[in-house]
Amino acid sequence: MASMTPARTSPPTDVPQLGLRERKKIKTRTAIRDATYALIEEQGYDATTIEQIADRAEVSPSTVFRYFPTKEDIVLTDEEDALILEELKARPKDEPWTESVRAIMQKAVRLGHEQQPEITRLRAHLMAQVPAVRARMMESMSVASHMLAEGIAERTGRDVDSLEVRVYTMSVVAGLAEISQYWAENDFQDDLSELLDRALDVLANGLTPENT
Amino acid sequence: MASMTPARTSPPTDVPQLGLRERKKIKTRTAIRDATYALIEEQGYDATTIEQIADRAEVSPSTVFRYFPTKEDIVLTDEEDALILEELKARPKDEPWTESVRAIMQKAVRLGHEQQPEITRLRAHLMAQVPAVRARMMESMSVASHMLAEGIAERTGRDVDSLEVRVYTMSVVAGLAEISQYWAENDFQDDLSELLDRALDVLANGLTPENT
DNA sequence: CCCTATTTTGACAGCTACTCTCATTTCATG
DNA sequence: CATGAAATGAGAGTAGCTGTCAAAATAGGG
Repeated sequence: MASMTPARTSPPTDVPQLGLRERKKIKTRTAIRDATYALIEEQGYDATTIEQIADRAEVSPSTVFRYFPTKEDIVLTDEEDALILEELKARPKDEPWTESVRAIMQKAVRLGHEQQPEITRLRAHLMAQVPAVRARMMESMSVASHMLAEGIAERTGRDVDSLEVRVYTMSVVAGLAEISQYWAENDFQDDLSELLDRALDVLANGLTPENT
Repeated sequence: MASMTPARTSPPTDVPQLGLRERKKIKTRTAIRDATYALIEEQGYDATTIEQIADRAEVSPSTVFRYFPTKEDIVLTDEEDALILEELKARPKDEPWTESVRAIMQKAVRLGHEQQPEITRLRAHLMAQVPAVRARMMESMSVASHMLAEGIAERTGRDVDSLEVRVYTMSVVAGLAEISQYWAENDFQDDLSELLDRALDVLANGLTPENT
């Protein structure tokens, strides 16, 4: 039964000594996501209703909403966000934190590209095309921004809630969001990690004559 | 009849030789907005339904949607955006464009503060409190970002669609959005134009040891 | 002033995301 | 296996939003 599961959403989540209940929950969660991705690729985002998703995932619509607060959230997992902060904290303290950010983001990009390239592209595509998804992504970016602010505040000895830190982190995160959109608009032809480097250069140095 | 109009939303819109039709449209538009602001102050955003708005504005719900595509749009007029680009283009060409941006944004802040301080605050408040409004605001910011990009591209001789310009403008716009949120979260105690200056400094110079 | 063409409006039906409640089923544990 | 807890499904309800169509208001000309 498990062997016929098509196209896993997530890399083989560690399945150690979890109770049957937990394992089922994970299964349901990925079933809903997989159904959603498949339907969206077939029909597009707007044409895909929660009812269809529920049908294909073989659960009730109620259950879909129990697992994901909104339709947009189904395609925007965000389980990485928390990890990113951890990685930031795990970086050597003497490293310039701009470089820490660069390393972490590069790693995130690499992982996305290696482990689930189609989904990474689909997400970028949805983000560029569907306003609601883009909006939801921005929201989660805002959350990410606050976590990034923690890390930066810690490194720079500032208050997390200072205007300066908040403005700076928000601008960084928003700038990075723009990469994804750019990437999708240009049909994924560019190398995402190169775009990331260029974006980070702009964020660090502004629009200098040097960068193209 | 015009003299009993309560609390105009917008500064006395020029009422020259517009036909009766046009004048009524403007009236309806402001009636809807005024009703919305009033109801939101009484009950909060979520508790305010389109039906209530329609009732108070003495129009049908259909009409409300004919004037504003979404509920969020009723509180986010955005008529200023187009003006901003014009002002940018009207600036002396030899002025450093970062200063142009600063001057324009300062002017926008000043106008908002002088002409409709309550509404400016209400908007900032809603932006901070209501995710849907914040999201919609971000969307319109994204549009603003593209217009800003035009201006900057023109000044710097770059392509409007270059990654660098897009990342930069988006980060600026998002950074500026953050000051509104900061302002609202701190109960509007700060001077908005001072916050703006600080934010623009951060955006220009990054998190240097100089700025507090 | 009236007649006609056009625009604006209201009433209504319909769809879908999302919430809440409650009974039923499924798993955990002793 | 029995008991308690958690997950699910079914159903009703709300609200934002879309689309259609007929009625009302306005513009413009005779």
